[in-house]
Amino acid sequence: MARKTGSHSEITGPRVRAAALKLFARHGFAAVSMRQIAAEVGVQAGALYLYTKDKQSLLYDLMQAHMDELLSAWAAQPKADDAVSRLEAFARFHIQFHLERPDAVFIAYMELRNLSDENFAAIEALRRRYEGELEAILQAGQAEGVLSAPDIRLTTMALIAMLTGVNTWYRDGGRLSRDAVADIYWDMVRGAVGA
Amino acid sequence: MARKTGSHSEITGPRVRAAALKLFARHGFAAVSMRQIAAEVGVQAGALYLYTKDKQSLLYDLMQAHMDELLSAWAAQPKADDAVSRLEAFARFHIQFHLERPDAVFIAYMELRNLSDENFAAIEALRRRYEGELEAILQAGQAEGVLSAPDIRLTTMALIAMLTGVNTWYRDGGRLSRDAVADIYWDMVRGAVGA
DNA sequence: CTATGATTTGAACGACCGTTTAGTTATCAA
DNA sequence: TTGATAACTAAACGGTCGTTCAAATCATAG
Repeated sequence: MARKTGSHSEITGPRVRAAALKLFARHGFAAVSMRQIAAEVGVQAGALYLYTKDKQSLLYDLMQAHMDELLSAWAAQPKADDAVSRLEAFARFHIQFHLERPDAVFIAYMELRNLSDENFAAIEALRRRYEGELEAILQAGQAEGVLSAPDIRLTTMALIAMLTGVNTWYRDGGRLSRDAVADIYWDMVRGAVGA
Repeated sequence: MARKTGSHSEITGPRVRAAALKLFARHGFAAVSMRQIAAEVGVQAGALYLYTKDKQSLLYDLMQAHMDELLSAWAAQPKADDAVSRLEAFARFHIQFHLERPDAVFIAYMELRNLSDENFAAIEALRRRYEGELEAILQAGQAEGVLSAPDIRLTTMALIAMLTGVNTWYRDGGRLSRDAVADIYWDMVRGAVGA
């Protein structure tokens, strides 16, 4: 056997990435074999190498795409004039974006250690850029005198950790809607910085 | 060669657990081989099986010990009368305890998916117990009318995520002491629940 | 000093790993 | 309809995996 009927790289390519995303999120990068990914796609292991240089690149590409999407989605948000409104927008955006793609988020936070040194540096830089967005808001709020953050970096990390944590417990169809969850988190964020 | 001079199970046993803790935290359970752990201990792979039934038990034992220590350390804390003081004690305890043992914390949060079903259930129960401690404090505070938490479970998860996040960025010898960090986190916790 | 048990080695087991390659079949433009 | 090329299989590569076990050496009680 060889090429299968109806096979096209524009179809198989995305399916490879989707399968890898799903399996990496469920079992972890190191615990998932190329053969498992191939089986999920419905293909033999060798065929994967038409779509990725190697396993490491597959992980990196997923993370890269996720971080790019995160940054560009935030950049596309409307920018309010005052810091408190921008902080609210950030909180709501962060929660909505993360709830939308739990697998990618999970991988981006858990598989950093499985990246090669160069790949890690690249992803880390993107993450820092995102954190910088929140930092800038807090800095502005401090300057405006509308919130208090004794240590901007600490507050940034604390708020991001709190917000990202929503993915560890929230499930659709539970007692709270996504909007209700975002409302409560925003209240907590506001309280935490005294705004 | 066979038995080495000066070999004793009371020495090698702890060294096996210490090596596993360190390597699992650095590279992840699935990415670490029994031979790597053995090399860290200075022993051949086969010798590890005098100290653990298998690799899975090694992971489980580490997690179990960590969760037991967490729960008993919290239980040993003095209990204040009012909810706000108990909340402050919890926040400070959580940060101090987690900063003290970053490797164990990291494993306990990251390697849950590598546990067998039964082992996962056991660890999850312990984690729930710990979360229940914070939940009870929030519940009491709500009853006392000294804080506001629209959804106790959400607030519990949000606060724990925020506090645990300290391990992702804090390093000893930086610009803030552990106590200073705890002070700021406690201020944020208090603000987040409007206390 | 001896004998018993504790501790470890070294080799081996079958299974699975990521990756490469030659060969085969489907697609599609001309 | 043909020929080129895209997509895939099947098999194989050397290596590593977790785990077991007989044999060897050390510690120690009597």
